[in-house]
Amino acid sequence: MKTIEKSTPCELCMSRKFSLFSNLTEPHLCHLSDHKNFITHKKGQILFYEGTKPLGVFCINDGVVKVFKTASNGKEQIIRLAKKGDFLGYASLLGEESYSNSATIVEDAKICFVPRESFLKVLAEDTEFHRRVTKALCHDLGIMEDKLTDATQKSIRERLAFTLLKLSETYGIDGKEGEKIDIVLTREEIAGLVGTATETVIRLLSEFKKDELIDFEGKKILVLDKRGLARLSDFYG
Amino acid sequence: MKTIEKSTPCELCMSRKFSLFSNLTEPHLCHLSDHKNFITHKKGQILFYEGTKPLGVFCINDGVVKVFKTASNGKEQIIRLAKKGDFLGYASLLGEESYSNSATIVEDAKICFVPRESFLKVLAEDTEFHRRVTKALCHDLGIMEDKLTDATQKSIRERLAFTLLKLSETYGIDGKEGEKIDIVLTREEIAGLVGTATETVIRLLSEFKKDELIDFEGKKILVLDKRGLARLSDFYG
DNA sequence: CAGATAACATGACAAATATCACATTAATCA
DNA sequence: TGATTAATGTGATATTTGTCATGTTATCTG
Repeated sequence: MKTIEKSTPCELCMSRKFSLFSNLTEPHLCHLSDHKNFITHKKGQILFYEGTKPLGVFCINDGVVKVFKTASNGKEQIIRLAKKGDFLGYASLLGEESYSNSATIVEDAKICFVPRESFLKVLAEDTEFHRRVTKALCHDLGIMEDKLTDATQKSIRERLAFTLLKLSETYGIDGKEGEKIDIVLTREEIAGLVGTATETVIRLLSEFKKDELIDFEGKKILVLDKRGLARLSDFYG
Repeated sequence: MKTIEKSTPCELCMSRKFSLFSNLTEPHLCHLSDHKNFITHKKGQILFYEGTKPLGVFCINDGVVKVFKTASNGKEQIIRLAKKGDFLGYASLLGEESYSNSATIVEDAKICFVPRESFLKVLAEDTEFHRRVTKALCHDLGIMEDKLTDATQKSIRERLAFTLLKLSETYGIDGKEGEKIDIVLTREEIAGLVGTATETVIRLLSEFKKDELIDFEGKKILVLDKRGLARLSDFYG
C-alpha cells in the first residue's frame, strides 16, 4: 500500500521551513536526506500504534494525520491533528517509551521517516536544535494543560464551538460566504476531537447551523460567524 | 512570610537523589548551591502565578505543591501535585513563555529556587542533563494525554476512584486498616484534581465510604479496598 | 473564648449529555 | 450497477452531574 518514491532532498524541502528542522546546518540536512525514507500514505492508513516502540520520527511533508488515544470504552480521543511541517513520534522516542498514542492518515499524506539514529545524531550534535525541540515540547505541554482544563470545566457546546474556531484557524480558506474548513472529518472524528459522543456532535452542529453560525458544503464545514462561535466557546461573552 | 534560612548545599541534598539533578558534576552542583535560594513556605502561600514570567526553576526539598490552572468559570483544575524532588516551572522557562499555570503550597514546603541563568548554564554545559530534562518533558506529555483521555471518556466516579488510587500510590502509608493518604486535601482540591464540582466529590466520597472502599481519619482518607477502587476506576472490571 | 470564616454536608432541581434504537442517506466495491 | 457498509440524522429516555439554597461542623483569628 505504501508508496516509496523519489522525494525532495531535505535541503530543498519547502515544508521544512516551517518545522523544527528549519535551521539545521548543511551537513546535517544532507545526513537526514541520505537516511530518510519518503512515503506516500493514503487516507485511513496507520502510521504507528500505541504501545509499539518508536524507531524514528515522522515529518509531515503534506497531508493531515490524527494522533489519538483509544480509551477503555473504545472511543478515540484525538490528541492533535498534525499537518505539513509537523513532527510525529518524537516525544515517545525521546522519552524512551513506547508510543503513548496512535496515528492514522486523515488526508492523503507525504511523510518522511527519519530513523532514530539520524535524529538522535543531529540532536546530539546541534545543541540549538535540541533547544528548539525542548522548547516545542514545553509549548505542547502548555497546550495539553489548556485542553485538560477545558475538558473538565467547559461544556460540550463550548468545546465544539472552540474546536471549530481552531480548525478554521488552521485549515480555513476564505470563500465568498465565510471561511471553509478545508479538511474532511467525520462527525465521529469531530467527536473524538471534542471528547464527546458522535450523536451529540451531530445535534450540536445542526443547532449551530440553525443559528447560522456555520453551514455545510459537501463534507466540509463553513464557518459563517466566528464572533458568534467565540461567544459560545467562552464562559463569559 | 517567606523564611530564608541556611540550607543544605546541593552537593549534600538528599532530595536531589530522586530529582533531575541527580547526576550533575561536582562543579555544577557547587554552582547551583552558590546561586540557589532556599525558602520555607507555609501552606496556602503562592509560588507563582499563571501569566507571570518565570525567573528560574523551583526544586522541592520537602512538602507538597499544587500546580493548577484557573478556568474561566473560576474553578481550579489541578494539573499535578508536586512533591520532594520534583521541579516546578521549568517547562514555562524552557518554553520561553509566561507561566501556563499557578502554584501554591498544599503542605508546608522547603523549596530551592534556582535562578534562570544558573539553570540554563548547567543545561547548556551538561548535555546529559539536558537529555534527562527532555526525557522528563516527554514523559509528562504522555501523562497529560492520559489525563485528557480520562477526562473526556470516563465518568466522575471512575476518575475519583482513580485519583484516590494514584494518591495512595504516592502519599500512602500503611496502617492497621488500609493505606492512609498522608496528605490533607480539601474536598474542593480533590474536585480540582478530578475536574468536577465540590459537592459531587463530597457525595461520591460518602458513597465510597458507605461501600467500604474508603474511610476517613481526621482530614485524611484511608483506602480500604484498592481492588474495589480499581474496579470502579476502570471501564471493564 | 467568641465571632467570623472556611469546610463539609445534604436536598431539590434543572440541564446537559450519553445511550439505545432505528431511519435515512452517502460511499464503496465486487 | 446493485449490494453492502459507513456515515448521518432523529427520537425517546435515563442518568449523571452541576447548581443553588441552606444547614451544620470545624477551624481560624483577634
